[in-house]
Amino acid sequence: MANISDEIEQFILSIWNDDEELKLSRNDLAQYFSVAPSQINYVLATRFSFDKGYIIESKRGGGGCITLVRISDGKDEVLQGIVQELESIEALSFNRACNFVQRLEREEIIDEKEGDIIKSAISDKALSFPTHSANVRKNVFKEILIGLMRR
Amino acid sequence: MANISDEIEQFILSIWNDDEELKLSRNDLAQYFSVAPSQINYVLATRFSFDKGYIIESKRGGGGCITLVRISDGKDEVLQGIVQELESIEALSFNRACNFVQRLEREEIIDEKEGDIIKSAISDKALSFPTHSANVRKNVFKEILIGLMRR
DNA sequence: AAACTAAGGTCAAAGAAAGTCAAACTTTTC
DNA sequence: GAAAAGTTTGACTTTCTTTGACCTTAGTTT
Repeated sequence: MANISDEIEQFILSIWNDDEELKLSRNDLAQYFSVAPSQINYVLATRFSFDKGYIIESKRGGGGCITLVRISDGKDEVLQGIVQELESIEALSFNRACNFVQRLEREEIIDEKEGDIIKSAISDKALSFPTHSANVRKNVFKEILIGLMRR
Repeated sequence: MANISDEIEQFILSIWNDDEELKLSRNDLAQYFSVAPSQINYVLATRFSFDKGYIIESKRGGGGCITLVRISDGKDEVLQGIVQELESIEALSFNRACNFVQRLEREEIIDEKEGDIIKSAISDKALSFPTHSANVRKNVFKEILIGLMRR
């Protein structure tokens, strides 16, 4: 283990108790190990990636920090299975997506309302704007609201 | 929560009962937290914005003060109001969208989980694929699933 | 009415985080 | 020993917060 990235990884794991989350200060960590701050990003990207079972969140500015979240496996086999399936394909039709949603509902991972929200978000109507993504987002969000009105 | 703005926000919420209104003295608040008075404006602008469902009124001069008002419309009005707002703009930033989501949560039109689904659906990560929309959809859906894993 | 005082408002600059990306370096693999 | 893969660094960017100088408005005193 001659490289610092491995050491930083081990350090992070060693200070992480059984909590689901761990909060880190990128700058402090970098200083502690005398490395460039961006090296912390490298460690997180390579050692705490989604594929390895982690989610990384962060906030910039004063009081900002990085939050690592452990994905508890076992409970989420269905979700992870579908994500894996998605990772192996290029594109996803609305219909197939609805099948997944139905499955999630059947497994009681989401309820009907949540399923509706998701279907709104990925409907052709919501996504059929191949322009700039902020425009797309606007439409996605609008469709979600219209969907909510229908209940 | 190492930043003072968050603390001030929490403080305001903690002293605010179920009343519709809350009266504040900008100077007293600033003094209490030992910050510049203008920081109070910053907190109000970022945490108690109209998008989030608040109205800020104020009066200057002797005996002047700031009044915060919680907007409490019915479900249909809130949704329609936001849709109308969306119709009047070209694009929507993720941040502003989150303000709307927060409002929906506060008015109990959606719960936290549903809010998370929506935020996943419209996150930059989910939408930052300016290629074909079926690809975009795949990403949107994947992000929603990842979001669901966090609960 | 004019001057004074006591609020609150605005805006831009400085500060405090974290993010990105590519170049340089090191280690592994074939 | 050359190519590929992995690591380290630094310059530049973005986002969010904090501060301070200056402005406006509304009462109060003279």
